[in-house]
Amino acid sequence: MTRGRSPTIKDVAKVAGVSSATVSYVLNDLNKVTPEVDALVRRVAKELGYSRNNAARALKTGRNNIIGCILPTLTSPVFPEIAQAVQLRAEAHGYATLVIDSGNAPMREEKVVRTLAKHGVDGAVALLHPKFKLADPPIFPIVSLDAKFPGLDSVHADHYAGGRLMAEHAMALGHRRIGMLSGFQDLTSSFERRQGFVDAAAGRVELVWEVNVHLVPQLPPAAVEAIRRREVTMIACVNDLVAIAALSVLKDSGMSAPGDVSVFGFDDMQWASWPLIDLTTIRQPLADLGSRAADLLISRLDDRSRPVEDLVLPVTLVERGSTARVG
Amino acid sequence: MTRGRSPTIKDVAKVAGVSSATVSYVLNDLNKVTPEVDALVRRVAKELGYSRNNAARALKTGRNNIIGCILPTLTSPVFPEIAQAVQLRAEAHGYATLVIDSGNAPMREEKVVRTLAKHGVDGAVALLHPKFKLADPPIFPIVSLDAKFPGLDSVHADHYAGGRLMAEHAMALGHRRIGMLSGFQDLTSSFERRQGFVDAAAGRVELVWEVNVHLVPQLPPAAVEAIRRREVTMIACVNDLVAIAALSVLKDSGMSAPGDVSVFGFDDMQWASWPLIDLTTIRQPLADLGSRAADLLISRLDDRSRPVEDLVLPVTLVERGSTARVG
DNA sequence: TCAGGTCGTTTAATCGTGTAAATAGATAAG
DNA sequence: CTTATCTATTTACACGATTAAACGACCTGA
Repeated sequence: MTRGRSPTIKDVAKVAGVSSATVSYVLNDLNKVTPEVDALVRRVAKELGYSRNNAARALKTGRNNIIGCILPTLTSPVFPEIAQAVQLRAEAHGYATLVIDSGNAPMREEKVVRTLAKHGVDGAVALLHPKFKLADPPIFPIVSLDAKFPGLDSVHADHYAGGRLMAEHAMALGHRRIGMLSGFQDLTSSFERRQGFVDAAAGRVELVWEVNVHLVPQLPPAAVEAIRRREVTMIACVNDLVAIAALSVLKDSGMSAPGDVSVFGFDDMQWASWPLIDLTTIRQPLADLGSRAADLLISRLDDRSRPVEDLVLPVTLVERGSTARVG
Repeated sequence: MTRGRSPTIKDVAKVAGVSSATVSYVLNDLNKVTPEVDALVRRVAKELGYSRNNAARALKTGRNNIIGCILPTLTSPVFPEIAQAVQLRAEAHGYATLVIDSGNAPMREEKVVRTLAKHGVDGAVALLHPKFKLADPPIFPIVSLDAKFPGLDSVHADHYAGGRLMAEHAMALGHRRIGMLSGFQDLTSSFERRQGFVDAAAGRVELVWEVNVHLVPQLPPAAVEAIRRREVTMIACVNDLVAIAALSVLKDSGMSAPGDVSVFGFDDMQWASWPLIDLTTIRQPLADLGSRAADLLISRLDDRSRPVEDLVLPVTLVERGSTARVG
């Protein structure tokens, strides 16, 4: 009985004494057969160790039960958390997940989409650069992560509210002179975080200096100089990675947080809570982000005509040791 | 001409005025056709935007051009670097990569393998717990990462040499009283690292205390107490994550590295070089590990009868600010 | 008793490729 | 000029599943 091949639907049919169509109906839960036959087929299938050939099914139905997950990079503390959640939820729906990093370049994003298409994904969850040009017609449905995207479903944290929250907490701690390490404003989330902060702080806080930085743990010289001028009581950072870079500069310069200056992050990535870092930050629910995006994508796959949906998740303040009251 | 469907091999054949077999031969580079026909077919295929249906090919050939990459978790600084390399190399060979985390539990590993099989991967690169039970016959070829595994191809760093290197450098710096945070010895790499260290240090260094810890950035009470006893001049750690945990404990206890005690890591994960952490460590070539494993897997897919291969990659010392000369 | 309806099952076509075997066309050999 | 030998191309089937349509058995009501 143990042939080289793994058993097919026909093998199951033969052993169970029914037609292959019947087996297919049973295994797809179409409720078209009598309970006895149903039970028989399932028993035989299990006995033979049958497992459906996904390629054949994909060929016939046009659906591969694979989704893609496009992220700027995996070597960052933030994105793997999202990827993990996407994968988990997709698996629960019977989908496998192809995680790909786009290397942070908008041009590569389009190539990555084609790569995914070549491998036959049914759709994808993607953190896209706003300059990304959507193919027309779209090759497959995409759910945009982290920012609204015209024409796409999206899931993202409430960056604007997060920015406001930062400003409000800073003021509650008595800070009036603040320096800002903001991300480049072409990235939607960076823009909104800054906007929220500026709006809430308007007239009540002096933004002494501001430097646009890349979202990596190294700061450009302009930022280093600004920090060393010691003109502010708090540095508000566009995200945790940048905040860590700021902490590093402080240490190198013989200053410390929160003694000499408070440092405020954004994201609450996993390592923000390490005692060595211990960063006050705005938490965005990374895992939720991923699983909601997966849900959205899969419901889109089931109904392509549903109107575009935009899901905004709330952020919260996480107070740790890098900030202190001033005054 | 723009129908809803994407063009098939038959569409190409019709437009080019040849049979579908000819198109197939051309597109698979089988060198069976005249140069003119070859050129014609390629041109038409490009014009129509033809792209091969992977499901159909997989159905016919039994190969899906997908490999799996099984890692204990993605939310760690070490593993994503490996995953990225595997993916990159696999893509170069025309394979997509399904990255899956096994959640650190040997039982889940077997389930994950079945999941991958269900989705039709041709093989996988996997960091396996030694207790992992290989299915017999194996469902698909696996390359073992980080440790030799009976019956499997493998790629791993020279953990033993790394352990020796640690001991030698420690002695060169004058350390004679050392505490050790070793991993649990059922994990091959942890075992070998410790063994290398112990062998090289034998008779010349006093191992004042040793605590087995999990490979996470939190230490058990026994380890915390040991550190606080201040009996040693150096703490040798099984990996960087544990070293960071040790640094945290030092900070909480009002001590610092390397002033009060030196701290030595292993891995050289990305963040070990952050100024806030600045960890002396043994570097294993994570990206190489991934790409060599991918190469090995793919060559195995092409020749199942090749003898099992075991690839050992060299490690190097990276000296940073967490260690100092003593004496 | 028989037409019509219901329900469970089977028959058979199909998805897009790959590839062994058949075929035709050209070339070489006798 | 015929026959054998290649070679470029086509024909035709298989891969394993899904699913519309055909079928047959059973039931119901006039």
